[in-house]
Amino acid sequence: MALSRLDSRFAGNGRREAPEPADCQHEGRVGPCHDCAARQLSVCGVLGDEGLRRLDQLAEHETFSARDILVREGDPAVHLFNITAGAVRVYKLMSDGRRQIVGFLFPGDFLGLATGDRYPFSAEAISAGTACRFSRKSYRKLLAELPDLEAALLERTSDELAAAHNQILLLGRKTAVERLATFLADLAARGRRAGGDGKIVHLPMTRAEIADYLGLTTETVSRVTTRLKTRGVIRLLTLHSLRIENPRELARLAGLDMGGAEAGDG
Amino acid sequence: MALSRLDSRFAGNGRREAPEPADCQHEGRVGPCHDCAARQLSVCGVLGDEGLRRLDQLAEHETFSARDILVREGDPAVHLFNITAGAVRVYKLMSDGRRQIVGFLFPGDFLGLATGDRYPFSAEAISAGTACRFSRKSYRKLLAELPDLEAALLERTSDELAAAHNQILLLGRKTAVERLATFLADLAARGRRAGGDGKIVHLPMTRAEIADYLGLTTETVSRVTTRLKTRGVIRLLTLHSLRIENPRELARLAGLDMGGAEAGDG
DNA sequence: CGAAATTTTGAACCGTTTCAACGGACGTGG
DNA sequence: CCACGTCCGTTGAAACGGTTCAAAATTTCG
Repeated sequence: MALSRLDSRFAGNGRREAPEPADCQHEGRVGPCHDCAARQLSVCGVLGDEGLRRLDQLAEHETFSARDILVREGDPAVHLFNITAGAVRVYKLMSDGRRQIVGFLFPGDFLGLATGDRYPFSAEAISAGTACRFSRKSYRKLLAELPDLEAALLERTSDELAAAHNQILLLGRKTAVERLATFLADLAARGRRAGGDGKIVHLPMTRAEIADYLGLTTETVSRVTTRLKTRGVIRLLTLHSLRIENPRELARLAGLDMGGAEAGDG
Repeated sequence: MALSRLDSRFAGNGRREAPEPADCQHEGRVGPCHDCAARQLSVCGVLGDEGLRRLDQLAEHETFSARDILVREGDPAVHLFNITAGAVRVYKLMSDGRRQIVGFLFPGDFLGLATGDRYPFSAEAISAGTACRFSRKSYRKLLAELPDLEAALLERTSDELAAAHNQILLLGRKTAVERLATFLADLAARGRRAGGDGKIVHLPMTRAEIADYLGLTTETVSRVTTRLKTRGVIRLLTLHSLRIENPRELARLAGLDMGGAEAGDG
């Protein structure tokens, strides 16, 4: 019911307004596949020229359009993706249509990296974009020859696991305001890591998608957004981008543990 | 507030009624550390005698008592544990005392395997038990020499990630009945994997701990348990063990996706 | 055995959901 | 260029599931 465009699989069928991937300028190595393999793995350092070349050979550069389905829950996990442009949502469905989005992917993120024989989730493009696609099989074979790469992936998977635990805390114990505040603070931090100022947050997803990520309803997301706006914590620039006016208050509302002592605001 | 016995750190101070770990009988190799290193990793096959011996040298066998704290959130992640007996809860706290249990550990489970520089959660023993403790540093060094072992750990971490995603679905979208049913079904499946019949489920944790795992309150867990009992789905043997009388109904209540068609009950 | 902790049950309360209606943005076609 | 339909977002009112508060029953443990 909920899945639209089930037929438009992620093949070579994406040909619309796909943004071009940012080039990787590390140490003179430039190009889309160096970009996805090296820079985004944060392993430019550990991979030699030989390793990079091998990775390039395995990669297929693909474009996708909004609503293209990249992987479907239960399908054999044959591919591994590195998103280089656009946004993707990763989700699970219950038989009666209830949906839980387990994560959003942005440039630099992996899809299908740590998984068993079959994908345990589905992934659908939110916007048009690009990705490097690898065969998991050959990728694993390459991994066996590049232990440093494997260690980097283990670390990356650890980060994913920690993020999942944070989401479990959010869904299990936080209020609606805390959830949205956490979400916005996380997006801001991400934007900062990607080189932004951490004040302007872009929201490529719909309110319904935010709701399905935060375990809420569209209406509650809308109401809470309004409340944050009224309190002067955020300011909506458009429906899909906002500015954080009061980062400290946002962090406070997010219930950031702050370790114990510092940042006592009152 | 919520942390009791913060002082009783996990050193050599556990000396009470610790059950002895089950021996590993794989291919004639017997002993506590073979047990934790090899059998529980499910890598008896991939590790040669040499690898097993090396692992043994790294392991310290430890006992713990109920309420001993094994790791604390924010502490440097210097150790890695393999639980060989007893039960452990892994949890995160918010500054105001709200607690979210992110998982329960039973014999065979790892603690601190996939983590960064610092533990992103705390872990406290629910009951007395034993564990193999490794230094993460030397463990990682050994991993570098045993690529098969590293691959096995990556797979294990993938399973953990998939379990976390299931918990996210549970917390984000399931009702109280579905949550408890899912929890019991999971414990039953786990018991089956450990050699049990999958009908008798042991609950070493309190109702409050179940509640903090399922994102509910103690009262709700109690009420829902009563409802399942009244409906004849389960039968309480003691407060901490029960028998699943109607596994099909339990699975239905758990909202098991069942892929799409079969098991249509009505 | 007695005190403390845990579990169960009841009743009132509340945050979020549900249901419903409205408004705005966008794309299509006249 | 505007009319129209659709999708998305916002807002309001009522309903509900789970929480909170309170107290009794049961279990655990010193």
